Amino acid sequence: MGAAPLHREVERRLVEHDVRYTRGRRAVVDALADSPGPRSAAELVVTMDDPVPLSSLYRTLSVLEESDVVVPHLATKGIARYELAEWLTGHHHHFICTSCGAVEDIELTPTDEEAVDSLVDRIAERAGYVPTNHELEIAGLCKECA
Amino acid sequence: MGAAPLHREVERRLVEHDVRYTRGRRAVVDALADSPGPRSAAELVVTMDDPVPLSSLYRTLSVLEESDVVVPHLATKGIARYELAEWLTGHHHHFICTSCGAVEDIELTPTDEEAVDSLVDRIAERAGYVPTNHELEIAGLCKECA
DNA sequence: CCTAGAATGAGAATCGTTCTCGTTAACTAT
DNA sequence: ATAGTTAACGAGAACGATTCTCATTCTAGG
Repeated sequence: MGAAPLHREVERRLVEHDVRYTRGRRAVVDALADSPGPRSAAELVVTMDDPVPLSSLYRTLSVLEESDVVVPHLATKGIARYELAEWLTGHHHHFICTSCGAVEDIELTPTDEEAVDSLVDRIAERAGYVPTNHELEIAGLCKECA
Repeated sequence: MGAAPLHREVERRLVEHDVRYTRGRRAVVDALADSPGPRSAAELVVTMDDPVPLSSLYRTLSVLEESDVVVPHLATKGIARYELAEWLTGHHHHFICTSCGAVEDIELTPTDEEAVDSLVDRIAERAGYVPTNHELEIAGLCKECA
């Protein structure tokens, strides 16, 4: 999704929730859109053109989360990382490096994603659940740490 | 696994790592074995017969984690919850109910687990990672909430 | 352009977790 | 069993990520 349509979608969603789509919030959405994976507040600050105070950044992330524009990713102990919600970026999975703590997105091939989907459906049906979402998290060593 | 064999297995593992299986560590393992799900440090304290200081409890959990006797579960923002490791309780995945928030273990059939394993290996190899662990989290509605 | 209410920035406060250090308990060899 | 050595423990301080407070600054609507 390009930047303009992204902002249009996000603005529509925020207006629905009676909050403004301000410059600071746009900047956070841009920073997340540029990230190849979930990013913590501290990580976001360094990637942004003009730095935002952490207190504002946390509040912005909280507002965006309430409107389901971003979702928190909590796999790394002690820090919350955020990414744009799936309805904005599409479905993907995560890889977590057990050595350096980096978190990266993993795109599956359509074939693999189909395999995961059917597996999830089968598993959930057998257990009596109604699945609405799923995520495969792979932990291990990233290229740098291997 | 009963309490006695559990303690025997844990002790063997700890001794391999040159750490002692003391009374306090036994108490934490017992508390986790009695828990129907992952427990945070604060939650563990209240369930234990004689309360352990938090500083000791955190150190104990850290020691147990280093020896792979317990693993952290980080689904709740800002709090780490621990459970006994898979080699003690069996490999499982998690289902999270989006309605009531319940977290339940999911056991896969050997066939399905093999399918997940090979899928994980294939995905990780393509991305250049060395996978050591994985978890499939399925979100949706549990039996009660469906 | 004015105004009311929302958003922001700076810093203090909070909360989970980790660190420090003096004390206590657990193995080892006698 | 006892003493000596060293790991483990307890208490509290310290730390880091996040949240809160409140005075100031934007923003949308009139």
